[in-house]
Amino acid sequence: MKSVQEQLNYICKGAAEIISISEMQTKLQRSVQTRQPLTVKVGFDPTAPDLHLGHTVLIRKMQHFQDLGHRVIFLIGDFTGLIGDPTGRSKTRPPLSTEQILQNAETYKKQVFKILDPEKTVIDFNSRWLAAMTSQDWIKLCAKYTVAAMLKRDDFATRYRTEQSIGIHELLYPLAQAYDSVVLQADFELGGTDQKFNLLVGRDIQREFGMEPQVILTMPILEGLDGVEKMSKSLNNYVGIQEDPKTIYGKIMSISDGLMFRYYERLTNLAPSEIEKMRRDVASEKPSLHPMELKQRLAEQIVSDFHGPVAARAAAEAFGRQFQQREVPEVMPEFSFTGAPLSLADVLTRSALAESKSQARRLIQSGAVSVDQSKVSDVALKLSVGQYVIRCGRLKWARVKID
RNA sequence: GCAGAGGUGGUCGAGCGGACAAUGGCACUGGGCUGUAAACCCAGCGCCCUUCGGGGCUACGCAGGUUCGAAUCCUGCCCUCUGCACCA
Repeated sequence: MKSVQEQLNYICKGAAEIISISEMQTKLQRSVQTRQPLTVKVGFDPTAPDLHLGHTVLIRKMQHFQDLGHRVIFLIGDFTGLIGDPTGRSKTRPPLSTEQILQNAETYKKQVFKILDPEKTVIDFNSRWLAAMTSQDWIKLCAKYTVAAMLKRDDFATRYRTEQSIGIHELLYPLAQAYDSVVLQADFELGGTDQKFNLLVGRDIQREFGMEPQVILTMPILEGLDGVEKMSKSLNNYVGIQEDPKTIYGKIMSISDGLMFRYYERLTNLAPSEIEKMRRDVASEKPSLHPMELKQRLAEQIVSDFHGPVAARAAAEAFGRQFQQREVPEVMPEFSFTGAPLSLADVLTRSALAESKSQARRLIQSGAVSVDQSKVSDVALKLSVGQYVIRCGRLKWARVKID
């Protein structure tokens, strides 16, 4: 087991905030002395088993704790999931069946174990104890917290101020999550900075139950591809770790330079000083590296994390051919239609390159469509019998055969 | 429960009897410039049809009504918020 100081350094790396450092030291010291591992709890939403890069920031930190020999619990919030989206944006979710939950858990495992050690990871579900609670239990739990304290949470405060609705059930979310920490006797709880409030409630409630409060560690939230919102599937600004190598590579290549550095910070193991050096270099009068090259490295590294170096190399090369040398991609959807001559607009719609015929027309008019590498401007163009390679926008291609 | 404010397109937010498929911002999509970067410029942005002139359909919380004509006026309902009341 590593020394307390070594552990501290490793744990702090990349963290946004830790509350509190001194309590953490106490816990680590005790752990080293008694040779007992600490319990580290991290909760995950059961309805989104599609992990993306944003989740990996946190999962990497879990990995650090595993490396140090602590006990990491991957907690699936299958019960809290019923309460609704903690950001308050979306409606209450329909309850998941046991089957679905188990299925989601399997999907989670498959993805999480690309990073975490399956041998060292405990997977648990909070319905195990939350579903068993009686009304009385809930009332007792609720009695341990106050509305005023609850309204300190930023999104509640904002919604209250801007006259948005706040369902009472939503107030139960932080309480339930906090109670998880009581049941699991968590020494640590990890989460994104957006979870800070909920994690803090965990401390308060543990104290109420006469326990030593957990130390909370927040990790920075990863911005989505737009560089503004947090990465999330519903905002469609994410990079899923299960996506194919070419897609991941391409998505990373489309981010802005500023975002690229932040991704370096949060998604690679490079030391902060090295990243700072790159940043200065790019900003200097005569950069030794083109920012695009740095981005290519980043993209390849990230693909490699989830698909291995061979696939990453291949993705990089395919990208170079398709976008930098403007070659036609080897693989694209193929369609076969009858009834020649067909209007180009029809073909675009039927091959799913455009959503409607009107949209197809608009795309043609705006110069987005090319047939066999030459741009088409005639909205009424008809295609006779033959084979064509059709491109619509930068990304969509189709090989179409017309009889 | 009483009183008041409000519910408009992906979002914010104008409009308050015809000229409204609905100003504007943002987001988004295409094009140009590039490094599939940013910034910037141009265009599009409900659905369908079009000989590209235009034509049709569906939309402003829901349901009715008044009117030649309603997002706009009236009635009822639903929802949100604020103040008061209630606070076991």
